[in-house]
Amino acid sequence: MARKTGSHSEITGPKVRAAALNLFARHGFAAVSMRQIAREVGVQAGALYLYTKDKQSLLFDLMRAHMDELLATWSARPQRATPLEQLEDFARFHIQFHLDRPDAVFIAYMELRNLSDDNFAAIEALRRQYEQELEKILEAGHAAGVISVPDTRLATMAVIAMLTGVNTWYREGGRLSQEAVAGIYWDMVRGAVGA
Amino acid sequence: MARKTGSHSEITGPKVRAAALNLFARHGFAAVSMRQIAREVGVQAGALYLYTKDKQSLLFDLMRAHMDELLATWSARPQRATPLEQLEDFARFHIQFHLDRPDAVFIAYMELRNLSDDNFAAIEALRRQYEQELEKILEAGHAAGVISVPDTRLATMAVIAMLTGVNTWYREGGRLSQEAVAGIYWDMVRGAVGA
DNA sequence: GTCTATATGCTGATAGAC
DNA sequence: GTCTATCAGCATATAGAC
Repeated sequence: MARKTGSHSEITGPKVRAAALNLFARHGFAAVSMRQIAREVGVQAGALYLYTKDKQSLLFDLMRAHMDELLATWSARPQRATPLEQLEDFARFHIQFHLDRPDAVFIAYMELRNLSDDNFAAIEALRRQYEQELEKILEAGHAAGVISVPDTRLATMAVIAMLTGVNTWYREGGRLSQEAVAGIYWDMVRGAVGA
Repeated sequence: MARKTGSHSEITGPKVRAAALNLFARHGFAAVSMRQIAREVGVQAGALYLYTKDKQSLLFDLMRAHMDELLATWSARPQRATPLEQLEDFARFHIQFHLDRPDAVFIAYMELRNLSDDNFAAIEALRRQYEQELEKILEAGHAAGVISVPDTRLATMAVIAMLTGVNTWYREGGRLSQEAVAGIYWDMVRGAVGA
């Protein structure tokens, strides 16, 4: 039987992270107080410290969880055979994954400067790892002669920036579905890398 | 003769804006205190209010000045004849202008949520105006049959995101000059819009 | 034009009662 | 597990001396 009061660590913990994610995305890490988070969760400020060491850890945990999920979800996908198929999969996956998590994406990009040095290095390493998933595909495509880019590193950064940019303007219920947007962007990616 | 002490409004005002620009870019608007800005300038915190109404106005003035300069500089350039030439000019201009002002660009993208509602609307209108400069070019190219995009609005957003992304990785003194980077990105833009 | 002094309120984090 | 009470410090902004 679930208790009505008393032990709530299994439910309050996730609620704290969800509230922090939402508030950090809306107002920015530095502008959000622990009291605001507590109010959103429905507990007193002091109670938050049962679920997080401090405010910095709260931010870091959110960002690491996001990057871990990004890498794990990509790696778990079935991999198609040719570099061009893999590039298409990457483009569609990137757009869908990022549109599904606008708050986490926003935080992952905007709050890097609010991480401590150690935490920043850890997140940057994960981001690097993700970029290299795309760079590997572009290099394979280049070696196979099916794409044509003067610089795979620059092409990697250009493609990721272009795809992530969808998050800045896409709104649910607009004139285009996620799939339609992904299709159009895949066309533009293919053109950009000369495929 | 210039006075050594006393009236400094012509020099202190710009120094306040320069210090705020630098600190906001490094730490974020919400994380920077008026005392920090004052320390950087070399005055007491109270003296800042001779040069700005409040902290919000300081942020807004920086962002509006940046957007005004962006639009004015683009408009002042000699305009070439064909849509493809104009698109190349836009790509090269965008990269150069943004790489020359990393702090202002960073603030213009990251601190939108810290603007009051009215100030946000004003900055968004200027941003819209700049996007439409590119959209006009893409529409002209589409009408002339020299580019091929399924959706000019999406292509506009994709190209701008791709070009602005250079600011996230470019470092002075790296392996590529600004001109080399601009050349490579122009190739990718051309490919993305099917030119 | 710049200073000191101050108002009013919020900050992150901890201690200890229940 | 959550609460109240509290610490020590910093926030923005203003008033008034010089």
